[in-house]
Amino acid sequence: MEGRRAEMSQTRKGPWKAEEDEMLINHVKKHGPRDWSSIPSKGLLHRTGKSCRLRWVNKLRPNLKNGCKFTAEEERMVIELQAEFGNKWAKIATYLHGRTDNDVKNFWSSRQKRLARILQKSGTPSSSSSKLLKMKKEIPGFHDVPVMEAPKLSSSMEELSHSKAQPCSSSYLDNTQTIIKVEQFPELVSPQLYTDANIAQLELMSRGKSPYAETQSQVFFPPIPHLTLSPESQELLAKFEDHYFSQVFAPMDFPELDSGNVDQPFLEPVTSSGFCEGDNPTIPDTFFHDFPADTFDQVEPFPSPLV
DNA sequence: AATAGACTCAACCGCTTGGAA
DNA sequence: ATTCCAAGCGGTTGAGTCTAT
Repeated sequence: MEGRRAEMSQTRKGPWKAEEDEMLINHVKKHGPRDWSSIPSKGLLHRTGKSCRLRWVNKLRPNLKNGCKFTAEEERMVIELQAEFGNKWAKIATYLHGRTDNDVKNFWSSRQKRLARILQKSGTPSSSSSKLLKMKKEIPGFHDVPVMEAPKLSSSMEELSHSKAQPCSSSYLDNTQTIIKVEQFPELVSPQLYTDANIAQLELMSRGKSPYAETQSQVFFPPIPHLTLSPESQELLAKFEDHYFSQVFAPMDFPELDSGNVDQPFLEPVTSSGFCEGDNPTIPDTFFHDFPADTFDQVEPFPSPLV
């Protein structure tokens, strides 16, 4: 009790120092990613076990995509998985290589904040909306967006799978798509998926041009501009068009991503190491026994094969 | 160049869960 | 069956960075 009180009193908080990281890595090398509470009790670090675990999970664990933005495909997956599982960030993160629950959570909440801010502008017309102007600059063909009916999307993946959602190409996504689920707009079909371009539409609405005055079931998607895709992208996209919505959880064959295990479902949780079992059979469960400390500083984003 | 607002990310807090005693 | 504790999880916050004006 006294010892614990003493531990608490000298517990450090705030940003981690390189030496602390090193100590933690050494601990994991020796004991594996467990016994977190023994770290402060042994006097190895003046951090709570909780804090040590968090540091390991979010920053020091191998194969993390530190400092690398979510790809369009990752964004799509987060959207889909959030619709399926709700705010189960840890669960969602198991489907994304090298992403932690914290990453997913941060990604999601930043998008929500952004949308909320835009929606908040409703009633406060700003004819020179910088975002809108930016959008017009960035999205070819954004001007004079014609109206088209968006699918009603529900939280059910099954219903989603039958929707005729306009597929977004990779390159289009790369430039513009940040998808946001609108929860603050209950009069809309809910939950609804929004791209940045849709957000721009919301800005238009906030300037008094609400299409919802006429119908509540329409959402306005900007047309996908004409695109020139690489053959690889086209092939991949075609597969998404064919299968993504209808067979999200069904077995799927991606030869270019395949590492031999064709029976893996497309969206399959990755294992705790960040790789699926088939990825690298040379990595044992105790992979952390022999890596150099700087391994974690230079983890390259790997392609996102989910199998 | 200065400033404000937006955005990202690391880390903390409090609650829940699950296993051992 | 109950209690205790470590681990896990989701929500939140605040510092640092970026971007637009």
